[in-house]
Amino acid sequence: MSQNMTQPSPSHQALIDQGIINAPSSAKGRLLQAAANLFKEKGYERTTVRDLGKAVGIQSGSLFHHYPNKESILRAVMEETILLNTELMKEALSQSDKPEDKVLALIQCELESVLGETGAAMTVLVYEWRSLKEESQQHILTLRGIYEDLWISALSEAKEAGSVVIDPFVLRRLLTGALSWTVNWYRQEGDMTVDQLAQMTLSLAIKPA
Amino acid sequence: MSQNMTQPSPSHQALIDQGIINAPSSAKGRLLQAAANLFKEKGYERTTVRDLGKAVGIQSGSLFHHYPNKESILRAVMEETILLNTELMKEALSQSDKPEDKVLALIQCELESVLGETGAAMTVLVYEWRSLKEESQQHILTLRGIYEDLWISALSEAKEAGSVVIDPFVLRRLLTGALSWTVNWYRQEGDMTVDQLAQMTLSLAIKPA
DNA sequence: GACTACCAAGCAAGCGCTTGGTTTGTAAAG
DNA sequence: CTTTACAAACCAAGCGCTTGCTTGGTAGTC
Repeated sequence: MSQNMTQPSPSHQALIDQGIINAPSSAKGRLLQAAANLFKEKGYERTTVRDLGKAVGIQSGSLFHHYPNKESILRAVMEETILLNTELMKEALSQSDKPEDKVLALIQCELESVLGETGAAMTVLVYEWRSLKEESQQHILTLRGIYEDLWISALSEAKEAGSVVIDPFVLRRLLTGALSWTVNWYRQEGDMTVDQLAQMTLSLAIKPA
Repeated sequence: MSQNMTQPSPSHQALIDQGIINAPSSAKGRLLQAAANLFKEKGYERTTVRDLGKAVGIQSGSLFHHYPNKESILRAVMEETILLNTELMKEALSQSDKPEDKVLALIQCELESVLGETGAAMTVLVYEWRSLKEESQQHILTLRGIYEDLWISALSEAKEAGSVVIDPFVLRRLLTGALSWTVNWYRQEGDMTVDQLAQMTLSLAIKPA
């Protein structure tokens, strides 16, 4: 398939250096990327360990040298993508000042996560959590909590500034659905850029002061 | 379990009388209801025919007296719920006049579909279509097209009236995500009614004229 | 010479679905 | 009112296949 030529962002590289997530070029990294794509396209349950093995060019049994079972592969996909995107969001937030700018930055960031390179993993994170066993669900939920807190504080600031009228928690949840759903219809090839889509979404979320 | 005491709406009864959908009290109807619940909770793939049999109190093999295979059960769940909800939306639309009222009616209707009695089936319709084979996907897509047309015309009217600012197609897709996602967080027991949630969503979609 | 990464083969369990036969509901025939 | 006929609804058993995962062994590397 096509090789990824883009450089990882500073935040991304930092997480790799700390050993928190696997480099995309490593054996584990390529497995997780392939797994994310398969899980997104076919769903976790319909993806067999033989599919996973074929995608990275090894026997299905060899997968269990890297991960103890299939579920832990799903868990790793989810864990890495939520950790990475939390960092990316922090980075984006640090470059914004006004509440409305912060909200736009978050919308842009989440859209890029969902529609860009990490899109497959993000989609899996959103739609396949039922396939995790209880313990793993709790673990992912904790990590997601940190991510969601960033959203809630930005939206709360915007509400205090008067540009958001409804409850920030409700707004965030409506936005979660709206943004994650884009994966089912938005196409890069079309004549609407991701930034334009982010602007449109912002126009729904906030009213000009 | 608890018995459903509410009367089906006129539109619902009409579809039953025409033989288009199964009565909830019939054998097939109870199977489809149980299937919708299981498919929603565990996902289609994780639900076995033995689960389905147990849920309606028959042997798994006996299911195939009613449906030729497992996939056709999923297809029937989807087909019935999209047909029913299209009728319910038409009914709701006929009682509205102004464009903004129509949009509110559609939002209320879809929220009630997703969060009410047909909620399980609606969730399955939205999240499990990958599990249908190509042919069935096309069939459901056609039925969904009729449903979506109702939305697009209402939003287009609202745009011409000046209360919607972004492209109706984009708005509809953002709303699709936002509304269907409610199933993952909204709880009837909370202190926000479905109507209140509908009003909040409306306040995002349209700006007061 | 120990360690990592892998292969080749296959096992036990669970899957969707089939089969042959039994019960149950219904309605005409006696 | 009973008997007979028949189809629809269901059961008990299990077949053939796929699944996630295990096992015992091998090639390459430091």
